[in-house]
Amino acid sequence: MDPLSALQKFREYFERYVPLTDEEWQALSQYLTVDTLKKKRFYVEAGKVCDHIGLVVKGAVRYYHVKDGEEITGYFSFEDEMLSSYKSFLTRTPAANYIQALEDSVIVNLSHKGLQQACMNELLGFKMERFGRLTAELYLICYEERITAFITQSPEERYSDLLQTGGEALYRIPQHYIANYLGITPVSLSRIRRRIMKISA
Amino acid sequence: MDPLSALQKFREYFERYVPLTDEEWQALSQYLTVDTLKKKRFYVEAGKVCDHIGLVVKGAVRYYHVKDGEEITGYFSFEDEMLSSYKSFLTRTPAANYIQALEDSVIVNLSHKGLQQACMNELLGFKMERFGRLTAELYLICYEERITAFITQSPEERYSDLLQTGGEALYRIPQHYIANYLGITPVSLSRIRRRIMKISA
DNA sequence: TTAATTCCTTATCTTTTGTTAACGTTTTGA
DNA sequence: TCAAAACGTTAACAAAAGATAAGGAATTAA
Repeated sequence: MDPLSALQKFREYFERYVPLTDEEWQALSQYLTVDTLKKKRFYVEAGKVCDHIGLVVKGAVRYYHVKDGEEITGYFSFEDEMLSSYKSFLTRTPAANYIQALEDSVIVNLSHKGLQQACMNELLGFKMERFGRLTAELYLICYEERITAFITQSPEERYSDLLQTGGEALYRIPQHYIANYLGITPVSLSRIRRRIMKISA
Repeated sequence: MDPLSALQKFREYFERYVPLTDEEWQALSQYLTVDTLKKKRFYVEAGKVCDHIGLVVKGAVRYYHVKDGEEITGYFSFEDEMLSSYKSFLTRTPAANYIQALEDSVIVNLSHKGLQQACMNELLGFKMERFGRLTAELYLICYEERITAFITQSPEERYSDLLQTGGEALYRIPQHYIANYLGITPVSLSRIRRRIMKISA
């Protein structure tokens, strides 16, 4: 993917929330970089400050924690989704998690410094604030729903729902990552899958 | 609590994130109302659109879902914390949960319409956007940590952590609400408590 | 291409959790 | 003030989940 169409994808994403004039886009794009992330390479590593926020233009990444030497996958970002270790990025503290490319990926990045400058830019400031708010709100709603699922639903119900809403991306992801995402072990997910098979068969 | 000092508390909260001139505060306060919420009364009810966002100036509320006729408590807001059924407020769709006063409470409210007007106000717009962004980011971080806890920790670990970070507010809340919050049953929490007692005894 | 690794499933056993019910205590509300 | 309701704990049993290990299929990497 060439850098220009990657940037164009970022513009389209941004304008879904906040429309821009060509002049504003010109100003904003100055702060953006287009980077490639080879499979298995890290976007962020635990212990380091996440210095950028990005848009996945191509590919996919997974978020994971390491506990007792085990990797525990917490989230994914696919094409056309933002990615960052938000807490680290927002608070400038070391990240608690890794973000690793699941496939060769292309990411349009905005550094923390670039964001600050864009926010202070006379032309862009207001729109950047607005985009930031809308982005945070979007993820707030996602997280709220996920917490609700943990509290009100059984693992089996959570998996059934995921099957319905998850789309084709589910089939590109190893089961044990999905198990982690649901808060259960891979063995347990395998049993749930068998139970569901039997019912629907 | 008199309305004036309630408003003053809102201003203090707001200014922790975005400082205001007296003139700006004057403009903002026009959009605020000070309401009392008697114990057991509802701030929001499931099925209705949550039309406001508020600051708990005195008292406490709990968030809960109803599933299979059972109440499942998902969250709390105490003094000096914001409250709203965010998804409902932000998307103007019916809320999935109830928010009920645990004690007689005083809440400073900003209606959806009021917020819109404040955002379009020449003087305030930028600062309202910024406050909105910072508020959403704050909760984003909270939610992120809570999800991480569900994925990486056992119920017992989650409860132990809660005991350390929760503060005195924990002792004002019925155990079975806390059990729901942790994603387990009250019976299970009681057993965890006994295990912890024995270890620390 | 082949060897090594990863992945998913299955089985067994243990631990934890859920469910239901009972009991005494505390709180609530009429 | 007094009856009813709500609360926390415990017990007994059932159901589900975790841990560990083994086996075969698929994927990966040299």
